Amino acid sequence: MRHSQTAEARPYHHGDLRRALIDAARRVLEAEGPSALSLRAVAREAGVSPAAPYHHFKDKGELMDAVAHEGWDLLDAALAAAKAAASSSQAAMSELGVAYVCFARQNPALYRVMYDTAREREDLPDQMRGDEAGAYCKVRDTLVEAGADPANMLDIELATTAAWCSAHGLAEMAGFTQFDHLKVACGGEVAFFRAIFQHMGLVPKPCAN
Amino acid sequence: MRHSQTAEARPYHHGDLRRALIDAARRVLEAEGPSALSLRAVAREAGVSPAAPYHHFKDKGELMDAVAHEGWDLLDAALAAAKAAASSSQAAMSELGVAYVCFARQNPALYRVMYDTAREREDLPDQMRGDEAGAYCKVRDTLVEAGADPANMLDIELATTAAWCSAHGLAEMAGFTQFDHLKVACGGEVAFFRAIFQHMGLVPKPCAN
DNA sequence: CAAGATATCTTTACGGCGCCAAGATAGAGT
DNA sequence: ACTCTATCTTGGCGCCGTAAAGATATCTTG
Repeated sequence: MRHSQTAEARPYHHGDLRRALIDAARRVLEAEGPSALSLRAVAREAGVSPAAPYHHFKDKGELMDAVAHEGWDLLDAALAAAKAAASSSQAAMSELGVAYVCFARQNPALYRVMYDTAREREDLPDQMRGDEAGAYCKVRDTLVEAGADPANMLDIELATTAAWCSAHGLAEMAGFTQFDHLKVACGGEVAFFRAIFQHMGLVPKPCAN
Repeated sequence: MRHSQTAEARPYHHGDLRRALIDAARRVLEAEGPSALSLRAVAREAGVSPAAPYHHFKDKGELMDAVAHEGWDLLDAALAAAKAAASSSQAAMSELGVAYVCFARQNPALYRVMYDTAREREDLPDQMRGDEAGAYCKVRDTLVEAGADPANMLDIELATTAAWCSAHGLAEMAGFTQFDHLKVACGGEVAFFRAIFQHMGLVPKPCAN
């Protein structure tokens, strides 16, 4: 009898243990944080022996890569939704920034894994920098649509990088309680994000609030 | 016979093992990177048993705190030097940013430990946010000297936070090989940093280059 | 200076970790 | 039906952080 699993690419005994392990990792990550994300804990959560994951991932790092990969996909989707919802090309940059930081705040552990794995290989994953899709290109294209000179490629790349760095920096700092009083003064966390982005030169100062 | 050590606050057997452990940790950190920075490795490097550190630090985290504390001191000194060397108040902001990112690039493992411990306690250390000294206040004061309205405290704090986030974001991204071609196009890494900072709205666009 | 108090360091041990090798098992291919 | 091979388990290695108990050297008190 066939296993009654997801139909496609079903392995032998478990029925796509690879998929189950990634899901288990996400569960552990959300429940216990990045420091508790051990290979053994993931195996435990998935209900298999500690050595079982090695038949689907070369080592712990490769499992993390897989988790991070899904994280980048989710971030990309969040940015796409934000861009689609923006009322104008000018507002789109601002919305992208807010969506980016909100994603990081709502998935802090996942966001951490994403950048930890990126740092280990000293680069953002290919999925981010592809010449066609990917979040990096989304930001770049949005900048052009907002009025950047498409002839000056260097300038556009620098502006895109500057925007990404700014958003990442804010995302990492946003959790620090030191800035709580600023969030209150701005009238909420998202308003705080907008205020910070307006102080960064990336946004053409569109809507107040 | 007294031990022939640093004279002040000399403990019993080793002669300031606490100090020796912090130094050993910095050595391990530089030689092997953050992932190799185990308490046992530090004890080994210092030439003591694995349990010896527990008489000077509550746990591994407290050792890391001490290492990070020294890191923040070093960063503060680097920023102070950059500010002192700046030719004008306007240029000072730019120089602070460059000095910040250069520090992170030259001490990547230490910089990592600094923010890892900060994230664990969900705040930057007190030494950064003191109302008198500390790097945060240095940036804030430099902003005022560069022309920010000292009456609008909220705005100044937001601008300071924005500047800090931008610099931190760039510091974390600067190591990614994805941006190598931009460094080349800008004529060097520091020039790349300056170009990015000019795209961030923090610098009053003073000197080109 | 003698002797007890105290701080420092070592030894030993526990459970958890990443990972590897050898064995068991169950689906796939013939 | 039989073999092959991918999958999973068991057991074990050397690390890790940390706690408890014993050894040792310094400080303190008389």
